[in-house]
Amino acid sequence: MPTPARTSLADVVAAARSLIEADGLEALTMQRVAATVGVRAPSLYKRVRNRGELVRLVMQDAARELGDVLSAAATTGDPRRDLAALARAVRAFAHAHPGAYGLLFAPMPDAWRPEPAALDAAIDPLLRTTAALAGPDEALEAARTVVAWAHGFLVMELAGAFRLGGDVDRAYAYGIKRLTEALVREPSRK
Amino acid sequence: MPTPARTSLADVVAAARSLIEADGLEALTMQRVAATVGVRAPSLYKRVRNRGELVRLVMQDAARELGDVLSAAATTGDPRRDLAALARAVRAFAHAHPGAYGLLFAPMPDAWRPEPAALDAAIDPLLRTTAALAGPDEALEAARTVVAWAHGFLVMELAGAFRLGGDVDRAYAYGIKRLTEALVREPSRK
DNA sequence: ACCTGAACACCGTTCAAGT
DNA sequence: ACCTGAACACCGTTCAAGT
Repeated sequence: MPTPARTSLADVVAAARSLIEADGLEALTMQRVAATVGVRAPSLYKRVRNRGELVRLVMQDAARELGDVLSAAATTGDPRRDLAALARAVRAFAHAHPGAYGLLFAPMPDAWRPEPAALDAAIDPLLRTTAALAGPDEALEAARTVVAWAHGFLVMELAGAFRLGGDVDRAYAYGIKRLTEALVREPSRK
Repeated sequence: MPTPARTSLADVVAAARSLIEADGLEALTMQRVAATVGVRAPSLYKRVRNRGELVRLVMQDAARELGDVLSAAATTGDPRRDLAALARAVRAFAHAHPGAYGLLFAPMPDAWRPEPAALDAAIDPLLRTTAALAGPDEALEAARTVVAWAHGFLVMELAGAFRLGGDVDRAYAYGIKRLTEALVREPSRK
């Protein structure tokens, strides 16, 4: 006689994400997730193969949400303004969801990496903006340069690496400005 | 009656680091470290307060080693050449010790962050080079821009984020070149 | 002074048994 | 079809007892 489901995959992922956000990745335990959704730990294995898959699902959830944010941020059609808007949007996302953001390119056991497509989709608006800025031939390299800078900056900021003096906001704005200048395809360059 | 020490803090840290390098942070367990150095797990607490402190010691060990590598890399006195050499040196270090490198700015429970001084020392050669490149007023912002770019690039590379096509070496060289151009203080800028 | 086994609370995961 | 308690192997950590 079937018993009705007492939770759902979406509930489980949301519970896992809130645990990560509150206390970091090591706080995401099967037992705590189970308690949060009102079930015992073994039942989670009806929704998820193992803890690793659950971490990956949280990662993908965050990547999808970041993609939505970025798509909504690049709207002016002016690549310089769009690039600055994208950079500010990803930083706002990282500040709002530091736990989830810190997962995005975290060192992971090879087994449970996210589908590459998940992150690629999130980054797509940035790829289009840098293509407009640097030209199609260098679009990929330019996008990787910008993504690497922004991600490195945010990882370091979240890790507290900038605690010693200086104005972090100013350093971020400086990076945006200089990178934008650097990527613009000059009409004539020796 | 005192018994002679059967291991040492240096041994313990080295064992921990080799476990991380081989199988990632979650493979660093007190029991495995103990087995590696030929002792039982409770004995480790004579050398180290807890697992967190051991992780921090591995991090600091890696930071010190990276500092040595960077100090040896910036030698020409030409800031453009030195910056390129520093960027190549940090990438070589990350490839040689991906586990240790991945720890450097990893999201950590606030309790056991490294002493800020440890990482600052490692980055000092880069700060001096960017100061020469961008001028003293913007040295800090310039250094943060370069460190953020390099670190973000390497984190993403190690996480396998660049698996889909493109020439990763070329993207790194592109980043070095464009960042160098971007940071140079133009004699006259509107 | 260092090392150990035993103990405790907690993990992830499997599985037979319940409904 | 989903949920559960019991079980297993593993964790980090403490502590009294050994030398």
